Amino acid sequence: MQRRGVYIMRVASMLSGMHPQTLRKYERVGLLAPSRSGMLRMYSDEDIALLKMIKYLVDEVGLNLAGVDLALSLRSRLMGLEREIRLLADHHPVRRRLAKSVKEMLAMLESQ
Amino acid sequence: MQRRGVYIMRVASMLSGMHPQTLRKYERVGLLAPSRSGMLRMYSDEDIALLKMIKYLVDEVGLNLAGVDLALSLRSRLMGLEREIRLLADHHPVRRRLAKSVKEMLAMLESQ
DNA sequence: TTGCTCCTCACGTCACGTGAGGTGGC
DNA sequence: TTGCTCCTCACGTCACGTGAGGTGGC
Repeated sequence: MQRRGVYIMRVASMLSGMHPQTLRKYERVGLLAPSRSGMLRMYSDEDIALLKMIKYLVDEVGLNLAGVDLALSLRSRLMGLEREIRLLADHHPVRRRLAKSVKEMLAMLESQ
Repeated sequence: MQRRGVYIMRVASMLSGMHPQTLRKYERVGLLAPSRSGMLRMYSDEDIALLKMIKYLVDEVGLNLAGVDLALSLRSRLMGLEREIRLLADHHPVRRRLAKSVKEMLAMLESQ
């Protein structure tokens, strides 16, 4: 995925299915930080993916923005935990179970 | 802690610092299930502890009830993960780090 | 009887999404 | 100029907490 900003706001709005004002609001409360080209916001594919995740958490899970913030923090920590578990010996008897638990928790924060 | 219900609603309301109607609402949406003595709700010490945790998540973290529901689910899964990590050999090099990560995540869902 | 419970209905408040209105620079 | 952006202000809607009102059984 592109890391650099490539989409102008109108395109980001279409791709994410969110109102432009909603994008500005999410930025104001600190949920995402698109890069800028001069005054204009530029959204990367990563930003779009994040917006879709937020949309899922709000529309489907029913979280408010405080909940989204918590869910995103926990998600990034769970992904860190996933990496740490991979450091265990390949066939360690507990590794599989730990990995499965973490995967299930991540699934609670993601669509499908 | 007592598992059985011991407190009548007015007492549970005082102990948890929540309005009686709020307690009924939380029960209606499935956040807790106090036992009954006839028609009357009976709240255990566990129920009170749960109510205090919900109050913290709502008042301090700012979650709505969907967020509380998610937080409580994740919390119980994290506590399960904590138990699984204890199954690792006492001085396993990764164990400490895993335990620390989980503890930090739990701290995000609890007061202080 | 008294003080509690039970329930439902309804209001006030706040978070949130969206719209409008006026601006300026590719 | 056109179509976009920028911003702020304000409204509508919904979730949520709380209050009132009428009930019934320890």
